[in-house]
Amino acid sequence: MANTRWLDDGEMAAWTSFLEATHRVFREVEAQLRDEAGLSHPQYEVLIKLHQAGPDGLRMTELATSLITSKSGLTYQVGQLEKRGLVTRGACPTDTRGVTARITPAGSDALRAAAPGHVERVRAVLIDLLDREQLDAVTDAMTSVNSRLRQES
Amino acid sequence: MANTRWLDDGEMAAWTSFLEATHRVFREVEAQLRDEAGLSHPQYEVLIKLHQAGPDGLRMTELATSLITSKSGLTYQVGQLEKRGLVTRGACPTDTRGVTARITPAGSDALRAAAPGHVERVRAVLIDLLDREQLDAVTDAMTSVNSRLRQES
DNA sequence: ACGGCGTTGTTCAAATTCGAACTGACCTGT
DNA sequence: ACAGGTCAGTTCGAATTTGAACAACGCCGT
Repeated sequence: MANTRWLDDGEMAAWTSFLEATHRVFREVEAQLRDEAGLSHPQYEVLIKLHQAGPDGLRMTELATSLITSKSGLTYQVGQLEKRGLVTRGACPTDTRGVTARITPAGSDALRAAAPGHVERVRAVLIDLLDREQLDAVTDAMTSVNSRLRQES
Repeated sequence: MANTRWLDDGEMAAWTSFLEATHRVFREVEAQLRDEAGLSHPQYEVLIKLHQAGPDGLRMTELATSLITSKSGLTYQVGQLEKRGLVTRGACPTDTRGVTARITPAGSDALRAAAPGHVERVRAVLIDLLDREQLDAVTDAMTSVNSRLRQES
């Protein structure tokens, strides 16, 4: 009912360039991880988060929230990683319902093995294509977006 | 073999904020399209491209290239849209192998119906969260990335 | 005209994704 | 103690995605 505020040229340029860039960047990064490390990007992200979390691990919901993914998707991916011995699931000490995921030594090894190629590709498709000023501007804008969107959910 | 050039704090901040923002933004946009327009984001993108292409339509490969998606994925999505009468497939006049996809009047209607809600959400999760300066900076950075990555493929 | 080679689009199986429904367990107020 | 509501995680079916394999066609030089 309310008149739509259409995007002007500058806004449209921002949206379309953002769309194209994200598609290209993710396509490249995912291809690298699959081909060279045998991990999907979601799996890599899970391992990174659990690595950062340390020996106490993380609750499934905490993981899902910080990865901005669905609960069911996380269950599946953690299941895959558990099959391969890169992650373990354990009961949560403070909540019977809870499940705590932890990275295993094998998981840490997999991460160490995957990281150099991953970082290299991330540089090749994003970081090294921008100068420091552009990089800071991206961080500034994306941080603004994230802080607003975090509140809404 | 070569020493990995790890990301410094600023570079890491750029990458992680970019990652988080893209996940959040796409999650929101896809949810809006599915819930309010019954379209997936890939489908919406197909319709937009075909709408922009006009009555001559586009070859499948051109579509796949401009949408940065796989050929097989595009075949599937165009098939879905064709089932629903939003798109037609026709022989390409200059190449027997070719298939030209065109948007139908019903497809244009679907697009018109979906657009306002989509634009509104795009504003809510990205455009309106940034001031003009940030917007221009994003466009600048993403355009740099795209022009580089376009050449590589 | 005719191979050889790249291109076009589809098909296939396998893996992944999602939301909705579900089971159990927590928690608040009474 | 207990009922109602919320939350944690999994399961389910349906839809989607991917690369590899494939068939058919165009293009080029000889």
